[in-house]
Amino acid sequence: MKTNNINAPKADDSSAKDAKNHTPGKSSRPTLKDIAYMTGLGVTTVSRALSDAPDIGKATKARVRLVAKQIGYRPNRAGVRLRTGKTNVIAIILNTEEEAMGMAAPMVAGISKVIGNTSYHLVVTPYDLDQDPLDPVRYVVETASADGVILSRTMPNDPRIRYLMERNFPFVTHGRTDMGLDHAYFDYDNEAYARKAVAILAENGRSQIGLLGPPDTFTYHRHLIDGFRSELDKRDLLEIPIHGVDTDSQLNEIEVEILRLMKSRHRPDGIICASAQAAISATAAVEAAGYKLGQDVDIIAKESFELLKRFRPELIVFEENFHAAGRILAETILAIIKGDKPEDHQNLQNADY
Amino acid sequence: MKTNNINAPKADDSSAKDAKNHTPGKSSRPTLKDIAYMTGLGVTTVSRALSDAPDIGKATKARVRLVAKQIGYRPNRAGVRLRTGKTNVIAIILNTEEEAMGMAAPMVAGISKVIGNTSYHLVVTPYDLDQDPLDPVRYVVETASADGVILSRTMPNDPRIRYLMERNFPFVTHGRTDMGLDHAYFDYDNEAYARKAVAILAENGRSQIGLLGPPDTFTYHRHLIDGFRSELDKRDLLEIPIHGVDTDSQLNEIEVEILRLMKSRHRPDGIICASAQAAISATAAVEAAGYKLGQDVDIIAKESFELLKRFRPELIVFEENFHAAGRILAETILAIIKGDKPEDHQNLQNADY
DNA sequence: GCTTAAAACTGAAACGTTTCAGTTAATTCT
DNA sequence: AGAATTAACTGAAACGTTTCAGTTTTAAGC
Repeated sequence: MKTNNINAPKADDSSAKDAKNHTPGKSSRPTLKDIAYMTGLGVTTVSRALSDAPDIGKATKARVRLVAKQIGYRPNRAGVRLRTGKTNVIAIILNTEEEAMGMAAPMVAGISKVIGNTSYHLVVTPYDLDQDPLDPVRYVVETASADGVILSRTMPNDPRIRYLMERNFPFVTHGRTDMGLDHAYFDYDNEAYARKAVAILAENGRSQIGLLGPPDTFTYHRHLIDGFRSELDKRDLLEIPIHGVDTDSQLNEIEVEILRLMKSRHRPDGIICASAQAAISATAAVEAAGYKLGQDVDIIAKESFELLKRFRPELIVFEENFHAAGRILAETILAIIKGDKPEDHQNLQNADY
Repeated sequence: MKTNNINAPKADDSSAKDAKNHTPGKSSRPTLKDIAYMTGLGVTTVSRALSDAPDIGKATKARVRLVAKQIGYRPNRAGVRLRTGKTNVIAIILNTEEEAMGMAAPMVAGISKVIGNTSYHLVVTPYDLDQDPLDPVRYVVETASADGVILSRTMPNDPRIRYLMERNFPFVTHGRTDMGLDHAYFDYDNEAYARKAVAILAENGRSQIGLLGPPDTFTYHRHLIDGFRSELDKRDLLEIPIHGVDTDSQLNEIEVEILRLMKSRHRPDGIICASAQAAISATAAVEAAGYKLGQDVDIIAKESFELLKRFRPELIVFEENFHAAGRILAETILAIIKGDKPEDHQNLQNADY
């Protein structure tokens, strides 16, 4: 039944142009060829009409668009991608260890929200902690599997950023770098967070303060330290160093370390945490040591959901809105892909109490 | 400089077959044509060699594979997809507000872990709560943008499942349906969870028990209720109905409702929660009403992450491992795509205390 | 009335892959 | 030795799109 036109279209006297060589009844989804057949136009014209090219008549455009809508035409992504190289994909590169996923979830939600209204798809490109973080980036670039990339866990001297900039591949980072290179980023103002946190603790009469930050490989580790120390110095308060654990540590490791600290001679009376999970562990440790939150010790943290306040009303909590971060990251990467200058997309979210 | 061979290859006396019409110095990534050129073979042969077809010589296969590896050949996904229709994509359809609510995060991590070692990509297809949940499914199917789909928030009579089965499009659900249709799923045994939870409460001497479950649109709402009621009946305990809020409610709504309940004449002395967030709100409410957890009231919950025990050691918590769920869902969808029978992939994770 | 220009449209080629339908060369059978 | 079989390889077409380089038609210029 299927009229396969394998025969040479050379010596065929097919009746007029509108017949062409088209098999109308195809059951699969509509293509440009179908629209061309139905409108009696050439497939070039249809393509150009749909992309609103200037050399197609107004009436024709309208007609083509009507037919396209009627039959539910959707451009074939593979066709477009093969021809143009444009993937209509943005890749988010995620560390998939569970510890790190806490903040990724609302971020992905935010990103999705934005690109849901575009022609873009979001693909999650995972990597393990024991893998070179450059691997997934290389993969995306080498296989050209996305038009743009979103990165997190940014480091002061980040080979991924250098790699991407050298090949000028569109990207945004969640977090800044310190390489003297201008790129698009979105970051939470951790320096301000640390400063404000110290100030609040000081106002509460605290004077021996510990900072439970991220691994020192990340840029915002420095930001936190800087804000922390400068405010500490300004107020002549004492830093109680917290060693060996960070926000990437297992929760019970954190608990053990803070417990040890609380039992030592120089226990802190204030702890600033860089993540909600860390704050929970810290709280557990403080209480395990027999101290009372809000009385003997204050703990400050930031989080994306309103959980901590329910956890312990005595906690002092800032909001770091990852959903908003995701939205901005998405808007940014779209803009960069469209050709915007990266230096026009450097955003800092201020740290609000 | 670029030797564009636009000229007809007709009247060209190019030296021997191995020359063909190939521009070797291309800067972009290697294709089959490049390998063909380098090995002196035809592109058909190279293609078949790489896919280990039976009609290619052993030696040739080895040679082709060597060259391919050397030059870092990666098949062009768009080419494959256009030709074969295979996308090498699996789509996960996520409600983006639920996403923000946490269970999706470890699940995505689990899925990623599995498909990270395959040629598949994971694309996140979002939808809003006010949208028809069928929309994103239709989108994926109509645009053939994935080879398989992972669904959650499964309903007893789920139009999405009917839609997918009618078109026999590969899919797995997180959660079961009740339509008399056999499809692949992974589910947590919520019925057992509820039963065991009641049993534990009974052993603790509790006798008036509330269940804070998911919206009644979801299948597992019934599972929970069934397990809950049957065990309640068996032990002749009293159900305290919890109305108007569920695990999808805003946390403070839950808090308000539980608070109201705790202040009423028939307050529960045991509460079973279907999610960690709900348990946190419930706890906050119980305490706000002036009761002591583990003394006046027991709260039971399940979670993926070990937070609740730190939140309140008095909480009774089951583990529902979403990371494992993600891994199994991924393995399942891959198997289904490969052609496995759906009825061989129906998994129930048992509810462990 | 002739040339020019502009407007509207179009065929063919190309992107990288797989598959159909062969072709060539080597081997086996009789 | 010739026919038949098998093993190994291959050109061309096709998937759906965009773009290059025209072509045709109509209008304008003088």
